[in-house]
Amino acid sequence: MAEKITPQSEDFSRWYVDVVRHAGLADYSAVRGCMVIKPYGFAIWENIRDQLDKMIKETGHQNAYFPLFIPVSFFSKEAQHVEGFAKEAAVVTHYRLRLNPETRQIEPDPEAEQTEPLIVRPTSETIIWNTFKDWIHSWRDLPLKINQWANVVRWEMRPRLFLRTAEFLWQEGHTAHATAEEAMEEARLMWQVYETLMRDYLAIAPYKGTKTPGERFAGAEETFTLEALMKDRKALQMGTSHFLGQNFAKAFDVTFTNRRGEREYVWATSWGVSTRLIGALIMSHGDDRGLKIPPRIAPIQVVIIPIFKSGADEQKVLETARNITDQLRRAGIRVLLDDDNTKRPGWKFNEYELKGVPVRIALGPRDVENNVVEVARRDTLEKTQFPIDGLVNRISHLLEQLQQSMLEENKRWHKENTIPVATIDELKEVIEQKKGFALAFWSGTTEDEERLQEETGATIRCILPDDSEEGTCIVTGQKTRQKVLIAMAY
RNA sequence: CGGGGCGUAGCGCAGUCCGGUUAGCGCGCCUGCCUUGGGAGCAGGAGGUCCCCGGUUCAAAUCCGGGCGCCCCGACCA
Repeated sequence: MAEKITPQSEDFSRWYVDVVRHAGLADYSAVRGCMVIKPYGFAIWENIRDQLDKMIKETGHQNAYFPLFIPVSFFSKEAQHVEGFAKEAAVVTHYRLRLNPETRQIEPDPEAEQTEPLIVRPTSETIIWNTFKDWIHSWRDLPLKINQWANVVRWEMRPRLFLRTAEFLWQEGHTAHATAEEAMEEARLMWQVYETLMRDYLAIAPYKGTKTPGERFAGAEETFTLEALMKDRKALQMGTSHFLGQNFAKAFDVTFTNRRGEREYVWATSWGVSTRLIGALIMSHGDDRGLKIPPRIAPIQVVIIPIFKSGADEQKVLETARNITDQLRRAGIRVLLDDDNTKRPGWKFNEYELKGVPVRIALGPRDVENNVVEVARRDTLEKTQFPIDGLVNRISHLLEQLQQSMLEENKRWHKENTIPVATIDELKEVIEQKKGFALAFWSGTTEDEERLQEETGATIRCILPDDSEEGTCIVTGQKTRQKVLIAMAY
């Protein structure tokens, strides 16, 4: 009776850590704020990554790789940008160690100090724009659409597995365009790509909106965001796509000659999602038994658990199990036959539920006799019997059905926990009682926003694109068409 | 970066206040038997710089001083 996880209702943070660790996704490491992503967790990331990579390439982008280290001088060129990241930058000041003859300690060699310190990239805009300067000269070089898969470092003061760690994995897209319109279109397109990834693969239906000036990416003129509500009713920013205007082009002097022979600054975008998506996945779908992974990104889609008493039945049951495994595998289903004889079936049932495997097939002597298997789905925990004849088709359909119903469940969750509010008092009630997203009309200033956060702890997660109706702003009392979502956030 | 807590076997902890046999317990691990339709049972076994450095003492996991590390709660962030 080991591996017990804390119920969500008792302590959601502990539930989260218990699930991450017991399901074998990740562990704390010897380095403060850094985690080890374990094989099962990394397999989820690989599935997300492979899918997104395909989508990035289908929309005309190419992968490339830029340095981990960035000279401080590059970094300081865009004022907003430095301000945004300086507080959490890791700095490389030496390029050699030595053994101190007196203390017998290994220490940075004072003789080997960098003439110019390097920072470890918190994001790559600066090194990339410094490079784009050399790549872009003519309108014929545009658009330039580059993506990189990389690790980045942001020295977080309060780390949390997958959600905030000092080092994390992500993809960052960086593009250059001849016109503002085209760059804006690009930023919106990738926003859409992210939404597709989240809905169709992660089975999460986040809100799409834009960030207020105060919440925007450092250096952006517009930030498009995807905001989802976790099961503790706190909001999580799942991904962002930025229209950067000409800020980086001006900072790095990136110009092109247009068709009329005039020099112009290029227009830029950047966009990224990270291993944080795994955190979103865990907290969007998980329950007290552990993870629920949607089939399209599940490392194991189907687990087969044979049940038998040693001896007579063993051969028959295993043979049938292997046969089914082969059939499913040939149909392209990621299937695991767990014939480990040192673990008992009950233990395995719990283990694979904890790991969020969407479908479990159990078969024992009785089933083999009757030519059926027991099929259990992880999302609803329903058990049914399927005949072995035509099993592959039924399982394929079940996986697809499970994928859809997880998405529907998540849509319902968002709908149920989005509460319209007309006054500050109503807003406070929603926040204090942890009801989720408060939906409000808003025409306040950045100062109003800051005061809101001080008073309630909540922030404006995004401005919704819908401006179809007019209402009264909850802080200014003015008429406005702008609606925002307000929530406590990660 | 502020506040709190914790460092004792792979993991979770007791023992520390009030110094004194061979430092315990649960889980896990190893061997064997037995079991297998929802985290089995029995028997035997291995496993410890008690976070580090210094001090007090006949004697330190325990008392004193200093250091290090990590976790949790708040402000900042993907």
